[in-house]
Amino acid sequence: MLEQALRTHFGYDSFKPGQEEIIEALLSRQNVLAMLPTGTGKSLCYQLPALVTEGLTIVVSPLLSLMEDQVQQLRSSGMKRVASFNSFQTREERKRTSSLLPQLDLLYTSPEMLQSKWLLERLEHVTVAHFVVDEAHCISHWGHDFRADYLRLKQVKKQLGDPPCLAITATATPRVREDICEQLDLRHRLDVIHSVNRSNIYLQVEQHERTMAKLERLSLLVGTLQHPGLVYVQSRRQSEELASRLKETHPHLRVSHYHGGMENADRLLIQQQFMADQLDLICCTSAFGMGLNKPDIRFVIHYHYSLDMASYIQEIGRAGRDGGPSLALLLSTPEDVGQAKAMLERGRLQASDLDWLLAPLQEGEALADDWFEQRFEAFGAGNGMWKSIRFLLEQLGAINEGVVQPLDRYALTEALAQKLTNRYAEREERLRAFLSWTERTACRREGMLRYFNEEPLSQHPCCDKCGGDLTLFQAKEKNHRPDRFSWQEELALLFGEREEQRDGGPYS
DNA sequence: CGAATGTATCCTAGGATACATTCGGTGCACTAGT
Repeated sequence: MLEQALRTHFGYDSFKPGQEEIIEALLSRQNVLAMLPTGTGKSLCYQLPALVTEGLTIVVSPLLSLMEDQVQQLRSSGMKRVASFNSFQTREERKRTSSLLPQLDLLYTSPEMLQSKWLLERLEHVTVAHFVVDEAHCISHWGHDFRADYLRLKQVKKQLGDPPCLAITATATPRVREDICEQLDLRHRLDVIHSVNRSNIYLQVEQHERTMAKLERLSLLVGTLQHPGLVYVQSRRQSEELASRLKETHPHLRVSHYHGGMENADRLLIQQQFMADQLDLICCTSAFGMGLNKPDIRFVIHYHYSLDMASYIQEIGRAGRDGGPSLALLLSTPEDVGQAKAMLERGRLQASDLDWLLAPLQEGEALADDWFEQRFEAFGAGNGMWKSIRFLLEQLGAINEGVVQPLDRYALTEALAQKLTNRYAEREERLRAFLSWTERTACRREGMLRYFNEEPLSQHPCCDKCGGDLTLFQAKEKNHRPDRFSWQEELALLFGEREEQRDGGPYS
């Protein structure tokens, strides 16, 4: 019966590993925590149930671009009872969508939008069949820092009658999985956890003495490796500078940059050019890549340290979706350690800062919606930190329905400082663990898998510690056919002459 | 931690130098005036 639906709605004959299990659990009204490797059809796990069940499936997605992509994709394949609800749409469009709710199968929206009373009231009059959190690791990675509305999803879910919930992601450490379940209150659930290992990605770390040497190494690699590829850097400015530098030194390469400070239109353009094979290389910050579904990325180079193993795996996991041999390389210098640590320190609040920030709170005062935002701006702390503090204060009972409760100021600051201290300590521990992985003398894959509580496995080629050679990834054979060759055969094929220089093309 | 920017000081006056300060990533939603 499920296969029938799979065939009629999606045109596939059989399920990929994990899919059927997840779908059956959802249909029997069970909660599910799922970790499936990228490219194994995660979205089908909730799209199919949404189509065969009465009621609305709500999908919480972290990025507007992802929502719009998915909706467009579904619509173009004939599924019309699908919509998104976010700030991308006009007020009128949103009104229209809300009036159509009872007839919809799928609604994509953001955690922030689900805080809108207006929307919630309308959702309460609809039968919600499933509550889905896509890219669920964001709950843990972003929820505690600058998107606190991720932590309010538990309440939203409850308000919607506690429908069966699916939290799905490609990469979550055991600790993050625990956090996801806690934040979504996922009890009595099925866990479908597949390995994070990507056997076609070769792992290497190189320590260089000086920045100059690191840059020269990068330049050399970029000129010889098979494309397309990504270079992850620490800052926005660096992504721009590095891109323009590489453009100069490698005029035949089509290079661009990408970061969160760019105009939406530019970001979209770069992403589309990359997808359409009009770019060979993108120098980017961590803003680039989520939801990116390009199958043939051949290398991901880190020009700085990631702040934790999970982020690193997310980023390198964008390589080799086609199963073809791909390279994950981290280039570092001793001074990069300090910069990574500084990144964590940034915006760290001390007890005295909390004293200042909370000083004006008066018992019984009804706070304006933007009170925290204003206060944090006056303090000089940008982005969404205020959301996190406000959330914690609500949790501690200091604020209820926007009204300041009777408070023991000293005890409150203490409790808050303690929570923040714990959070900072966790982040430091995650960075420490990642740094020690980069300094490993034994197999890197083994270290990575152990971090995910997985049993190590041996494979060849594996990583620089197991003996390997980057010449294997040098450009030459253009038409590799991953479906027809094993990993070993591919590598054998890769041995040979370099790819000819190609013509320039349209690039920014 | 280190790179970039800002400020003070030198003293035939604007350009060099030294020291101090700031900043560095990830996204949603929204305003108000056209």
